[in-house]
Amino acid sequence: MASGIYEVAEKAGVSISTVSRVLNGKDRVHPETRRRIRGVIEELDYQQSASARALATSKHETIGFVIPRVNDPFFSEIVRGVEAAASASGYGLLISSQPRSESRGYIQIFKRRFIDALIIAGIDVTEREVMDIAGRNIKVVLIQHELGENIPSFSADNYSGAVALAQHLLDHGRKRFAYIGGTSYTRDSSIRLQALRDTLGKAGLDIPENYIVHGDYLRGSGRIAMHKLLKLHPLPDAVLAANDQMAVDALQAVQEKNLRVPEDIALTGFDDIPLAGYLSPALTTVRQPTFEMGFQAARKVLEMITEAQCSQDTPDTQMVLPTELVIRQSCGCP
Amino acid sequence: MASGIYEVAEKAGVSISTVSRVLNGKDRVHPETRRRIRGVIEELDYQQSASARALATSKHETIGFVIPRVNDPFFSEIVRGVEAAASASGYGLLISSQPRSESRGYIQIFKRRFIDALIIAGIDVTEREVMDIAGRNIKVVLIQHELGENIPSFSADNYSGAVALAQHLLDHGRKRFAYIGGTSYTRDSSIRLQALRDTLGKAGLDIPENYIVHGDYLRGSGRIAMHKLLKLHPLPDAVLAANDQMAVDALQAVQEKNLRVPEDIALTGFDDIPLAGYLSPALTTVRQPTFEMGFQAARKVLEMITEAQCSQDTPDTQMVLPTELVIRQSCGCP
DNA sequence: AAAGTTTGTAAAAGCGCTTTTACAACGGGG
DNA sequence: CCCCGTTGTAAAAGCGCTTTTACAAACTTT
Repeated sequence: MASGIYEVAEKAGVSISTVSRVLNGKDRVHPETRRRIRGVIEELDYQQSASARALATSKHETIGFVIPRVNDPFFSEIVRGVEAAASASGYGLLISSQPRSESRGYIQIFKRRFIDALIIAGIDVTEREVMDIAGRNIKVVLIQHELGENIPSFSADNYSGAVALAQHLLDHGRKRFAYIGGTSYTRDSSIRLQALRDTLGKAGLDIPENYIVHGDYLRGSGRIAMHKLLKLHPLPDAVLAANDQMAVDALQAVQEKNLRVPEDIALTGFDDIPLAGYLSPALTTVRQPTFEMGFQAARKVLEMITEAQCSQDTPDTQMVLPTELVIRQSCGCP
Repeated sequence: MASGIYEVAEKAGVSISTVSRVLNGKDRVHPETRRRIRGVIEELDYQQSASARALATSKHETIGFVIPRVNDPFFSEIVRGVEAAASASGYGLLISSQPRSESRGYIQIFKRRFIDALIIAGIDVTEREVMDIAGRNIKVVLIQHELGENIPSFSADNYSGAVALAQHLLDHGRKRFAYIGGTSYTRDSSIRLQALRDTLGKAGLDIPENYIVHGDYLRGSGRIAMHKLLKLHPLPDAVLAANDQMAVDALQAVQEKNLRVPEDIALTGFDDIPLAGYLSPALTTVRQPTFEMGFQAARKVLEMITEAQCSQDTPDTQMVLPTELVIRQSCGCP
């Protein structure tokens, strides 16, 4: 059933090298012969063996991609971007979705897989780990994480986004801020908190330690975090959550206590996942260019792969894509 | 940097076949030699070449997966299931997310990629196409689509789910039903409509042609569909949407016209995506075992791969997993 | 102690391609 | 009409592994 290059060659009455040449679009083959071979390939429905080809050329036309959760609306949009860019170039996408804690092992596994490049999103890898992979001639690009200058990365401008959010809330006259962070060790969450602090500081305000609580970015954790905040006296009048999912849960927690958003407490998220716009009140948040990050990161690795072949050095990139304040109702706007 | 099996063999003072034997956990190698080789492998941080191995064994330890949209909450949950099962067995996952119209070409591409099996979800492939792939010794399993008995598939029990939904709405005393379908040619949507018709029929009711409109399952299409329904006289008092996303949009459309759900119009979805529970009113819908379908489908292909090696025939499976009516407020329940 | 059995390892033949090298056949300029 | 540059194709050498075969060494068995 599955025919190889030998059958094609035989049926066309040429040697396998000629078949190989037409497969790879090389010249030095008679147009007539080329046509004949094409016909035989069609007829036999011959498909090249990807592994044999990869072994011979050491090109795999596949990029690896590691993320914490495929089914998270934030990450799945990044996946879409990566997928779009990859498949547009005829590249395959090998995905591993592993909780941050286990992702190290999987990055390890990727080292031996069929990939030319690896995109790592939302995982705090170390420079050493990246170098280890890059040393195996696998191009690496990071999403939503930054390392040394020689490692390309694509991130959203978390700091500015959080500043815009905080400022907007200040403009609404809010004074007592609280923050629901992600897992405390994640960089994103810390940056956003720092932005909040800086902005409040400029307005002569402060955010007390006990007004900072931590969830884990996942469904359900925002509710628990908000319950803690609701026990505080005085109650905060503005709560910023480190992502939309936690904000959504926090909203439910507030409403269960018969408090009103935004009248009693303004509440904001981060990411602008689809859900944010459907809530009542609709969630004011910061849009992250998720698709863009994925798309551009994939374009970048693709570029690195092809440029490596011409052995030119790619100028390394550390892109910070703009975020955008998305004003809806949960901040107090009409 | 990247060392091969030859370096390992040389450094350990053995032949490459011995190294190969310890790599593959075969016996016939002295425990002491084994330990020494293990040490050298560690020391050199040697990683097998996946393509060389795949070429030699014609096993790739990778499964391909085709879906219409990775970022769709419904499908991304299936992805998670597939990923979980695959990575638990050390298998990689090669994903292609293509609109249904283009997925054919990508299935074609998969034929030559590094895969042992292919899972196709939410795409109406033909038996011929499946056989074509299977003929290349790639195991195929379908999700949310059924074909002949010899092709394993995992689907949700759409019919029963839709019946339960319709019956529940009848129990609420609703009489004038409308249906917002998916793209008219998709099987799921037709099955659900048929279930609705059958159930109404038993109650002596009917659903007129003009109370059936079609969206495309995607964001935004439910709004347009609902606007059409809202021009009808008399207005329907129960609208079933073929998926949650369209129901969500429909809800907005209704509320924009200052009508109330569920008082004026009961509205239901299908799938039970996370968003459904967060709306107000929260959406009554039918839960589909998405993670389960993905997980079980992946388990099945994995099983097929290993059983093929023992050349036992796998009893073919056409699993229909149960769906579950999820009653919230949009149907009229308190 | 001779013959058979097991055990540890090496050598060699692929796996299905790409790519380099070699070499005919052909055509045009001197 | 001979030489040389093209052009089309074949032959052969890998790519980095696995696996089969062969064989020496060590250990049983009688």
